[in-house]
Order: sequence, then structure tokens, then C-alpha cells
Amino acid sequence: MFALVDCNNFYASCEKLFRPDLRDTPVIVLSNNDGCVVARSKEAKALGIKMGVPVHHIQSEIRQHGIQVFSSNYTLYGDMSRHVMVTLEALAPRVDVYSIDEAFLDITGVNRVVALGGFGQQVKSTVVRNTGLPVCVGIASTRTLAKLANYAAKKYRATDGVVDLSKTDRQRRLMALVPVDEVWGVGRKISVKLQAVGITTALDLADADPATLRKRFSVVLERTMSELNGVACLPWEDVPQPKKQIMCSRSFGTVVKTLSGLFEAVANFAVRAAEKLRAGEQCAGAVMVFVRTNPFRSELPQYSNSASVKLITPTQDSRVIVHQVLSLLKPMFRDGYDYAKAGVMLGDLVSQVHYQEDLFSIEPSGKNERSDRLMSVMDEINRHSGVKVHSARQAGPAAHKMRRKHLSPAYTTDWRHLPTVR
DNA sequence: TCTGGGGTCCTAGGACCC
DNA sequence: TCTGGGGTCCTAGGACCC
Repeated sequence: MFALVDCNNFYASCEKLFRPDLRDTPVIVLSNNDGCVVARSKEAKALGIKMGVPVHHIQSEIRQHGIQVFSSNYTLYGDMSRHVMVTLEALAPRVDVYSIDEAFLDITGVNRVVALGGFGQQVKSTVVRNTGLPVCVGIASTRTLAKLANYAAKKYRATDGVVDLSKTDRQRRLMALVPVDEVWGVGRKISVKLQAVGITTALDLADADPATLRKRFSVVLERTMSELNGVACLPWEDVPQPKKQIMCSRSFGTVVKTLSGLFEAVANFAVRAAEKLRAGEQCAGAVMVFVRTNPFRSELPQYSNSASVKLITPTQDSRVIVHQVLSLLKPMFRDGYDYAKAGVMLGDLVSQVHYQEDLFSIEPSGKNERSDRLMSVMDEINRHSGVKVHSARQAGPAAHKMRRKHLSPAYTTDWRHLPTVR
């Protein structure tokens, strides 16, 4: 039995938590670079602000209704997420953190002690007591049904934020009401195709013919169908799986026109990606770089390109990755374009302890020792000190800095930003 | 003026092997 | 007229998730 715990309007709730003056005010949170709306408080939703709209399309609504706007503050959200997850880990024997604002709990056997609905209420009130953040709880025998239960808990006020979908008749009654595109795993494209063949509700999908689904769509949708029928196809991830790729990319706050500007930006991305790599105790066997102009400015000349290289020996050394990235970038650069975005992707990731060395290397084994020590010293300094050490390639005025005009303080992670009560 | 960033999985098709 | 049968590996592209 699964309980899916999902925070309500997570980013917006984190912002409101430290601004009690905004309790009843509509709040929205923007994507990186202050681009699109990625979270809305319930008041903002009630005003009809849609998920994903560019903020410059809704300037008049923002003024008219006094909507409070925040830039993304991932330092705050990440820390608040950790508080929520720690709370959940005390409430269930197994917790699978699925994303920054939701987790699946293993609650098998809980019903022998308390009613599942009551347990859900207990989870909800404990999280709000420990963190101040509101959550909804969906309970069912498969992940997909638990997701559906959570959807209902959020949508229908009468549920008081908890839905127990362990009984088949309740499952079927709910599924008959839920549009098929609200099912976990059914996105925009597939829902259009499904509706064309008369499958419009979750129940239609649950009752569809498995062989036909597999043939016309894929085994993925067939699994979703089975999950809706209470057959669990998505097992517990007992150990967190190692990453398969690491990406670091950003749109630039202002356009970049020069090769040296792009160099600086991608060197930064390379270093950040390498830090993530070392944090996960992995090495990368392949490096990819991409650049592009702004596709929304169709009146301007457009250009996008990418290049990649396989490394003979996997590495986690920032200097090697920066060097590779810059050699890839150079031949890709074309003069006369306004570059709007670039990124670095590391692939063919392997564990830092088990990987294939180069048979023909003239270096003795253990040659990484100096590199390892340098990287760990850099990581240590950058983790604990305000003074950052970095590659010379990253230096210079950060023309590609993000726009974050409405950034809130780092209330919980920086002593200088501690809230004060007067 | 202004449109995010980071992932995973599956499938089809091509190249290759015996 | 007529050209096998059984595999593996890799990549690009498409779909999905938050």
C-alpha cells in the first residue's frame, strides 16, 4: 500500500510561509530568469493565472490584482523540501522521494493498526506542524492510483486533503469522473490519441484492451492501465539509482554575441556539472555542449548546434571537462548571432571506483591522486566558505547572469537572512 | 524587452555479427 | 520466379515526469 504525499503549491507555499502578511494575497513564483509562471497560490489560481505562461503576458493582471511575484529561490525550496522529507521518514518505514515536493510512503500493514484515512490525516497534520507547509495525501495499492487519489484530495474540498482509494468501488467511481489526461503517465500527445479512439476518462483507460494499448501505443501505457486496475508495475526503488546523465544549462540574462562570452558561460556550466558529478561519486565518459539563439525571436537569424566527444578515460576533473567543452565550442561558434542559451551535458556516467582505465596510458596507475586531491580541496572550500575558488576560465563580468528581480531571502540557510520578529 | 531547467524510459531503424 | 534465420549494439527521436 502506497501513500503519496504531495505539497500544495509548493514554491508559492514556501514563499508565503515567511511572509504571513501575504496569507490571503495571490502569489506566483517564476522560472529561472524570471521567465514563466511555475507555481501559483490558490488565490492566484482562482484569478485564472495559468501554469507556464510567460510573465510578460500577464503584467496587467499582476498590477490589477496586486499579485505578489517571486523569482525562483531553489535554495529555500530545497531546504524546506528536506524538512518535509525528514518528517515523512519518521512516519513510515520506507520513503521514496519522488520529486522536490512529493514522496511515496510504504504503508503496507498500517491498516491493521489504524484506518488508512486516519493515518493520512495524521501525516498531513504532522507535516504542517513540523514545517508549516500544507500537503495532500493519496492512498492506494499502486503508485498510479495513489497519484489519482492525491489528485482527488487536492481537487475536492470535502475530502479534507486525504483520499483513501484502497477499495475497488471507490476507485471506479473516481476514475469515471477523472479526464484521462489527468492520469499519471498520460501526457498531451497520448491523451489526444486516446480521445480519438473514445477513451476519455481514467475508467475508459482502465477498462481498455491491454493488447490493443500495447500495439497502438507502447508497453508504458499498458503498464499504466494495469496500475489503474490495482496491479503494481512500478516497484520500490530500494537503493537510489545512480544518475545516467548530468545537465547544466541556462538561458542568459542578456544575449551573448562573442566567443569569449560563450566560453565563460559554458566553462561555468562545465564546472557546475563536474561538481554534481563528484557529489554523486561518478565519472563522465562523454561530454556534450550546445548553444542556441532565442527561437521566440523568429525575426532574428537563428542558429543552434551541439557537439560531443567521448573520453578515453572517464574523468571527474573540472579542468579536463572545461578543456573538452571549450575545444568543442570553438568550431561551433558562428559570428553574427545573438546567443540566448547554452548548456553542458555529461553522459556515459560510471562509478568513480569501477571504471576502465586506458590500456595505453603512459601514466602509472593511481595518476588521479593529485587531481582528486585538488578537486576535493576546491569542493571543500566552495562548500564551507564565502570565498569561492574557481577556474580562471569562469572569471569575468557575468554577462550571462540570471535575471532574478524578485528573489526572496535565504531564510533558512544563511545567517544573514534569518527572519526577525519585532 | 520579456518564453525554465533537469531528468527518465521506450522504440524503430541501421549497422554489424555468425 | 526464386535471396535465411537469429542475434546484439548504438543512436535519434519521441513521449513522459517534476
